[in-house]
Amino acid sequence: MKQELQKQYSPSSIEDKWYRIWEKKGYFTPERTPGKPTYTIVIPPPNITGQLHMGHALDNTLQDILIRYKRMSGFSTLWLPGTDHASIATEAKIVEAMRAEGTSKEEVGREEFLARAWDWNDKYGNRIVEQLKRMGSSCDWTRRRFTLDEGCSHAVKEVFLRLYNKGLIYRGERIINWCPKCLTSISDAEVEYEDQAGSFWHLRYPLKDGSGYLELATTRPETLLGDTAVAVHPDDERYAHLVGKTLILPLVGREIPIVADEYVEKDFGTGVVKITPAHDPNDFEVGARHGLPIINVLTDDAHIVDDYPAYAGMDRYEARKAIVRDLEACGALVRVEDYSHNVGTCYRCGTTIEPRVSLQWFVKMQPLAAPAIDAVKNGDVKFVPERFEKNYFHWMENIRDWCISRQLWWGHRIPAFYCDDCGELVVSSEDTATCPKCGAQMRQDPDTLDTWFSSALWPFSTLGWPEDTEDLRYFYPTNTLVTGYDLITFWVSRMIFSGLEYTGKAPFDTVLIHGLVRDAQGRKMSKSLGNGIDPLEIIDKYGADALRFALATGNSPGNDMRSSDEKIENARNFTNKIWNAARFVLMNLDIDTVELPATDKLALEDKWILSLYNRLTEDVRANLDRFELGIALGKLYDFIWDVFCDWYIELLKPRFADKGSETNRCAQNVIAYVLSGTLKLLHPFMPFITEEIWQNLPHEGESIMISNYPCADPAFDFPAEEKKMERLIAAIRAVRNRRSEMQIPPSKKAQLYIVSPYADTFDEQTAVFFRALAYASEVSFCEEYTGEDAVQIVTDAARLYIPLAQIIDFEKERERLTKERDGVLAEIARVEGKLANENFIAKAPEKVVAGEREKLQKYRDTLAGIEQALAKLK
RNA sequence: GGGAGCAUAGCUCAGUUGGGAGAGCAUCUGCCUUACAAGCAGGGGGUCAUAGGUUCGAGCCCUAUUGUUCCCACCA
Repeated sequence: MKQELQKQYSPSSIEDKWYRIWEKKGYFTPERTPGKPTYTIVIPPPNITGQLHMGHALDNTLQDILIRYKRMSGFSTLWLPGTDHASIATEAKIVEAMRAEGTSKEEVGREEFLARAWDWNDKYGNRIVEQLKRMGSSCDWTRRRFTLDEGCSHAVKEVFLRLYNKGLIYRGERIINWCPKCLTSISDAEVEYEDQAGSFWHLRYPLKDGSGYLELATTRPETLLGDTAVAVHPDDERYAHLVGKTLILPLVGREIPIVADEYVEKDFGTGVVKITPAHDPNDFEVGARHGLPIINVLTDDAHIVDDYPAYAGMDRYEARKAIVRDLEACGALVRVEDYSHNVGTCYRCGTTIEPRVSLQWFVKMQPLAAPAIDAVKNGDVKFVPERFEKNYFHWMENIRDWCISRQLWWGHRIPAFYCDDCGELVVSSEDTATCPKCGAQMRQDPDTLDTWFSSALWPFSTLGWPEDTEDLRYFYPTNTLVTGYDLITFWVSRMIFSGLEYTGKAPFDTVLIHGLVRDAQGRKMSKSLGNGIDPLEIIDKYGADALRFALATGNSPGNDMRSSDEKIENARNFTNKIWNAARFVLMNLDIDTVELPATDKLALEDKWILSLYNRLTEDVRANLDRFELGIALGKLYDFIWDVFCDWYIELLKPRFADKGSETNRCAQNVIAYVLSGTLKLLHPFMPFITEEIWQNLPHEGESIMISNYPCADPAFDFPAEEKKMERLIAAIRAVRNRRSEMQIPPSKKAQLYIVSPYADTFDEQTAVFFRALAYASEVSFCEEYTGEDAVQIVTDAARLYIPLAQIIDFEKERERLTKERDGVLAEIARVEGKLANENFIAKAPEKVVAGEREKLQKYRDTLAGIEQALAKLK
């Protein structure tokens, strides 16, 4: 069982091994044990085009911590993985690849294109999965799903049908966001706005009756071709007399009316707006209110249509130049000013979107949003941190109908069929349809659904919905949904209303939100900046545990974090620290099983470490239950490094030197017990190293990942021993501190005399600590120190003397002690002031008051010690 | 225009229910002390952005201000 460990931790040699064993043993796959509590997370499915980046790494680290914690806490635990077909992103990549080959999707046709897309999925869909495995993610791969697989497709059709039959899905001609490069509609959420420098062209349109001109300004002169009116505010006295009159549209010669509409801001520009219903969402609304014609002047790829021969075939920017030139020539251009405005761009390709009137499918959102708002308001779904509920409410309360049709091929094809003969429309889950009216073969809608339409069903489509499967009954609703704040509107909100509408239940009870991982300068990681840190490189170099530690430590929900080399190196150093602590323990272990000795056999330091370990257990569990993963990990770090390594191991060294003794056996059992328990506490955060060490320690069971997560045990509460160790540690520190200040080299051991009223703390038993940790050659206890001149060290519990008369500078000593005394006096004054305050005594909790009294006593004891030390100097 | 976050040591950030300001890195001093130099022991360094308020008590709660980042809206 026991083997010699290497001096430096080498993750690469063990990570793959353990992951294979865990997966082979089936630890990731839960049993559906009736009556057992369940805990379920569905993974945010990564895109099949994706490569693991730091965002995935963070997201999956947090999920794996929760999953492993719950699994070890007795839950039937399912982490359900899968991938997303990511219609627009994947299609864009394939189109790009085809262009490089000199072909196009139109050329090869739909069938061939889809074959290529599936090939793509076969080739790259696994890549991200393999990368998630390298992180240690304990997903149940036997349940792996894909948003475009048979089951998910079935769910999508079912939902479409239900919503259509309920009248919540409709087809209509609306103005939508159009990407002229991807050649598809996109939803409002998929538009990103950015500030762009542009111009503001002031134009004048002549009145038909020749009585003058109306001046207006525009940022998009090329849309003039589609103007069907000019609008002013109804209360604007400047133009009141003109409302109802007719203008002649320059260059085009079309007669257009002047209308009055509240949408116009009187104080902006000239207070006159040209109205282009086909190419601006607001103008579209105005047009609808006034019954204006809609004139489309742009093609799919944003070129001017043939109706305007002077500009036909020009793209929108060429046309802009040409039209401005022509306007100037005919005197319609008044002036041009520089103007910076927000422009909508496609979130996938960055192309400026073109608002466009077109026939699309929509989901009516209002009826779906209302219950989804309630679910969060009444606490069925909680956001962590809570403030993100505001984002959610704001989005949901102002929601607009969701454009779900996409002019793409890679995705769920819209299950609607048209009869070209009689115009009949049928929505059906079958693959073909014949017209119920005239019996003709119907044509399926060529469009596919927004990729988020299937993602919205992910928490239940993956469990078998709409069938009433055992998995669905057992694991649904799921528990925690872990994702970044950037996905609240895209995904989280849609899952909530979908779950409520189709399953009658909220799909999860908690949404744990995390921030973005930024680079060391706080910039977003992006391909174009080239500042991305590749998590796989970090795993290769430092190990998955180090990466996970770096991401989880100091991470607080909802806040962005930075990733830097220092952070990762620190994480690596921590893994090495654990490794070496374990190495030390193993070197000193000759027991085969661990059994804690009876309480009365335990040494002071054993009770102390057990007491602190016990509190750690309680704290870590509490923090994990509250999703304070960073805090939990911080406590583990502090315990392992500062308590376990720096003190407990050091305190045990004398006992380990005493081979074969009873106290040695006792020490072995306690340290093995505490180390083993601490590894369990740490396992969800750092699964590989904890497994490797745990397997080398005496242990029961096959794997740490299926062992029980430690619980606090009231039997291990030893407050008296904690106090004693605190006094000893304070004294040891004080000696070290003094010696360091006086530049006494560690090699110069010295006699140490201790005067203390705490005879049960400073005694022959604990003298060894001063020899091992405070450079004492010999330790003597006395009622009062009466020897030669000595270095004097004062704590609240003891006075310690190091007789090194030859190196003492009495003047300096006096100065130091006086300074110390002043400091203590100030503290005493402060605490006395507090305790003299009747309000404080009356209103502060007893515990706090008692704490202050205790402090005061300690300060007074310290003061007394310092006074005596000063007296000795005279 | 609306909303939110952040502002704490030189740098990057934690700080749980309000109860004596913390970590890592950097820096300085001394140590290769038999697990670890990827380490050990010690030191220096902070008016917790500013101004008010609530409270016996505020880094934490409230109000305002400044700076900064983000989200939403889109005034052509």
